[in-house]
Amino acid sequence: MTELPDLPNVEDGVVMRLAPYPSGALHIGHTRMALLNDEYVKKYDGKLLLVFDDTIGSKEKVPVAEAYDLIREGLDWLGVDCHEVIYKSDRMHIFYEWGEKLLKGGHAYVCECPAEVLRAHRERGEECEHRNTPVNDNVEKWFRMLDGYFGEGEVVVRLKTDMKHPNPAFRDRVLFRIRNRVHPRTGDRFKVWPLLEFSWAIDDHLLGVTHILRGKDLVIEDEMEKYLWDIFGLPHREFVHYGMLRLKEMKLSKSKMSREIERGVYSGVHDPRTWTLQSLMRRGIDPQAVRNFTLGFGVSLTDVEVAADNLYAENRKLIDGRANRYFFVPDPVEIHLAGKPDDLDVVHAPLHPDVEERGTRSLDVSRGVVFVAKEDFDAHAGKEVRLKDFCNVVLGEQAQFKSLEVKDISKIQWSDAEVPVRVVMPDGSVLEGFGESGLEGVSSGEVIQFERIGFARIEKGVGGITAYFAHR
RNA sequence: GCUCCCGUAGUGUAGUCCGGUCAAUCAUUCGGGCCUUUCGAGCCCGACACCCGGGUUCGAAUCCCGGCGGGAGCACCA
Repeated sequence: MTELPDLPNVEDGVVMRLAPYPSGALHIGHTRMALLNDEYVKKYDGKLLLVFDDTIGSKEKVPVAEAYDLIREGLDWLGVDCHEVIYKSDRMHIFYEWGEKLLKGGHAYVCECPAEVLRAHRERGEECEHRNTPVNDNVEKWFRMLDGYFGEGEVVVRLKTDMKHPNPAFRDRVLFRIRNRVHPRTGDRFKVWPLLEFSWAIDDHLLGVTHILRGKDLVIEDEMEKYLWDIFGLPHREFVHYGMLRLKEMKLSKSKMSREIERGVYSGVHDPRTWTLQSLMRRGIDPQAVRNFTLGFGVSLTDVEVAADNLYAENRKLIDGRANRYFFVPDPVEIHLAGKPDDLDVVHAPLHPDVEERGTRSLDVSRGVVFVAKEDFDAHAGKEVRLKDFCNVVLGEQAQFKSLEVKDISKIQWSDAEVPVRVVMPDGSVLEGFGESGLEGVSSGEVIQFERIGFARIEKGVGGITAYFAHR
């Protein structure tokens, strides 16, 4: 793996922060944010802060109580070492204090324009009448905001940048707004909530963050933070950006994904179609594979849209050696074997073809009954095939034993038992079939390979064996 | 439309800052072969790329200008 490019100005140590928004579990697209931070902090022996960016945001983006734990679970699984956990929602008094300073310094104003008017002004580069409100009046309005005098959407605090700024996105940004919704941690205690650019300008300074790593969707926030630092006379920090990461097979947006979970279309946060870290764990993807996969993209600003095959290839390198092999036959067809040697009751097949020392598993053929997949049955009925690791037969519901020696003919997998197994595929579909008796010895959580089908992680529960398919 | 960013093979990526050692790296994918009691792994071979046009230079993937293409932002989201 190529090493990450050096960070600038690391002489006085490195402090970085992860700032997830607790609206749901982290998914594969968030690993760039998490792992790049973690790698850099490890590279420079620095400190990593986990800061939940849990201000109340837009209507579509709502902080939810369960998300905090889901995020931490995902980060732990990834092996991200957070040295401290901080909640933005605990720091509201700090933002209020600094907001007040800004208003008292005449750098911001309370604007009562409706959102649409504000936007129209921004587009045309026009100032509104609130921009020139005297400082004392602004401060007075600010306290009334904090006292709950205003309703949602009625007023905002805006930074005075320049309504003629060439970048329309930069024109008198909103810094605080009113939200009447209940917060999962602070309830209804706060009505005035800061926007990201303001809270971070203050916290990146107060928390001693030295390097800010963020997606390129947040580049404008760099300028806002610098602008605010200059007003307060604070030293600048370093910014590093990376492009967006998405998988080709991940077609749904994050919000659509949560909606589908709510509607019951997806089974939950573990559903493979969500691509959450939880779903990857469940499938037996090794967190190191995720790390190798993600870090391979470096820190470039180009957006990455990559096939999951690349992730699977990384995972295969790690798990192929340790995954034991078993047979699974989807859509099973019962086969009665005629002519089998009477003294052949048990067949031994290697647990791993490349690691003989690991031993074998035993398949019981004393009944002369085995199961093969319908697909194999249809493809080979009437022909001689080899039941892998067992014998050669002429395939049919009444099959004829031919010989034991290994011949150069098609090999198919088979099962000696009727162990019901459900294999949940990445697209959410389910294969049902029988697994071999050896599966009884597999422990829940173990990653195995169903020969000729692929790698999967086994879960055993009251409903029997469920295998979550990882990849081929 | 405005602001900013990016543009190396099917997909990603190294190299671009500090021009030659790049007839361009590695991974993945695909095709072929070997091996193999898996359509897995391993080994070998092969396929495909510097967005286009000018300029600077003895020499440009690398520097400059102009196009074109893509992305992000222009939210009282993060």
